[in-house]
Amino acid sequence: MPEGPSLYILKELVKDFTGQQIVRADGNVRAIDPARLVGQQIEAIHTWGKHLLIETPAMVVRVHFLLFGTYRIDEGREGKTPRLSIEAANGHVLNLYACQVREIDRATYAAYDFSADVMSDAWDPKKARKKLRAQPDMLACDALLDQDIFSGVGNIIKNEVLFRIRVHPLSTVGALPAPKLRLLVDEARQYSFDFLEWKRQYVLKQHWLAHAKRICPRCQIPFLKAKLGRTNRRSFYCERCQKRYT
DNA sequence: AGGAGTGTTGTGGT
DNA sequence: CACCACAACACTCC
Repeated sequence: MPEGPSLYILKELVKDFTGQQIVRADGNVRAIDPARLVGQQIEAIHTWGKHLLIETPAMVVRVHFLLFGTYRIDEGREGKTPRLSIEAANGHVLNLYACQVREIDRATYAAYDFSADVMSDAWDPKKARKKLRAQPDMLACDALLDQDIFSGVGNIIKNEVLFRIRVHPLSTVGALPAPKLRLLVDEARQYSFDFLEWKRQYVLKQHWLAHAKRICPRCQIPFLKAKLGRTNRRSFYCERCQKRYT
């Protein structure tokens, strides 16, 4: 579930909840009292990267699906209790499972910077490049996973982007030639929208060129697989095709 | 059956 | 204080 494009799909699916009154809210959530949502009107539902934000007059709820979170709309999962279940006055039901639910304060809500969200209309590649230039020692594999720079990018997108632009995950951001840095930023968004379309068609996995792959599709030599960087996440990469800039 | 993984946060040590 | 390593959380699939 977790990467940005999946949240984008969810945002579309919950459009009908906006403006609705919440007539029931419950679940096994501990961090908030769902009863506080009952009677509230849903003023807006936004996504920011991997966050789902539900705004009501009384509280703003932030949902993060982490690694295992799922959702169902207008149905439940057999034998599973939702973390949070919300029923709207129009009869639609949003069930959220195995996710992290938090209340955020108004100031935090107001401070969300949508120009950092690769899926957002407000996405600002220039700002992203500026943030990258400010951290020249950062590794390319860590940079793509930095949610303050590329909100919504996850490990799959990371691996696919680096393969597409032929950059080794251990390259430092500061060593990338300007056109490569630009490409990194542009492909982070472009691949995210490709991901979105493939996800919609249920053909995402078959389009992976690097992630979880064993052989480089360009030169046929084995991929290297290693947990790299500060983030220590799986990287799949080709030592021949992907240049290491240092 | 055990382990790994589309993710993040908190804690405790150096 | 900065940086780290690691645990915790929670679920499905191989």
